Amino acid sequence: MARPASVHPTEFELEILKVLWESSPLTVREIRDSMAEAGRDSAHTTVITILNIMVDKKYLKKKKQGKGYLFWPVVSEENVSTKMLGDMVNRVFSGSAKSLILNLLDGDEDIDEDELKELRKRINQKMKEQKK
Amino acid sequence: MARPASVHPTEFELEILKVLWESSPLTVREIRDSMAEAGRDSAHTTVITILNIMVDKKYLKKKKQGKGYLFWPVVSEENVSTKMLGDMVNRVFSGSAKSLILNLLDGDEDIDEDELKELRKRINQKMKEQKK
DNA sequence: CTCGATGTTCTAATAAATTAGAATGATCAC
DNA sequence: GTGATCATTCTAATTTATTAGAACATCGAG
Repeated sequence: MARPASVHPTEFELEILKVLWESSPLTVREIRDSMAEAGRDSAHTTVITILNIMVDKKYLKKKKQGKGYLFWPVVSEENVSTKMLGDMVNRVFSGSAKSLILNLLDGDEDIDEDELKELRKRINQKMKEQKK
Repeated sequence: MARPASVHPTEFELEILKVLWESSPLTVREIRDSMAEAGRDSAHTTVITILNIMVDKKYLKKKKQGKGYLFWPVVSEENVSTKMLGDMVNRVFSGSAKSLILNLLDGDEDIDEDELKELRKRINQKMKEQKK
């Protein structure tokens, strides 16, 4: 018994998912080129290896088309993000969503005023929802 | 060139840090027992191995005391949390803190009303700060 | 001083994650 | 149909992360 497989997409897998959430289905070459543009320049076969692992893990599906295959995601960005975030809340912030949010707000990076307004609005809304 | 070392504490390392942020300095045995209580029951030597790796990585320092050593953290919880969270904002939410926060607020888990008030207050405060 | 208890260091095995070349297979042009 | 081209599969090497036993060190009790 050594290390268990990650319950979340790995680094490489996440980058591939982001490409495919943006646009899909895509060929291996298209995925590879898109990642290269984003700064991760891997060998064609490396990308294929990871893609097939991802099919095994049920993150993707593939279908033969012409010479090669087309790949597309069968997990949603919403779903993966929420799971990864929930995990971080638990592991890093001891389950407190509030602490996590405060940590972000206390950072020195500015957040757009419109965005802050939107957040405030959403908070008010949630307070109403729970007021019963 | 295979896989680069994680820039953040690993799973095991984070659990050790949480114990030591709670109370330190501690002996290996104390750390081991505390983790066992929290559900991670590892061999004594396993814990030592990770502790020494963490000293190498400058997460901890150690000092001889009696037969064994005492360990304590030299990185703050605040600092590690902020870095890990910042990384998640970038990797998972494409740099948008707002998206991340909305994801949390849209989840179906309730957030305490007092906590929501506190968040709203902090948002208002931040808006003032940036209003110049 | 020697034994037992307790502690660490050394060593190394295992599994996941990452990487990619060699071998192989399919398709299109002519 | 045959060669060139483009694709995938097979294989395997490397590194991190995790795990822990065997060997060795130290200290207190008697």
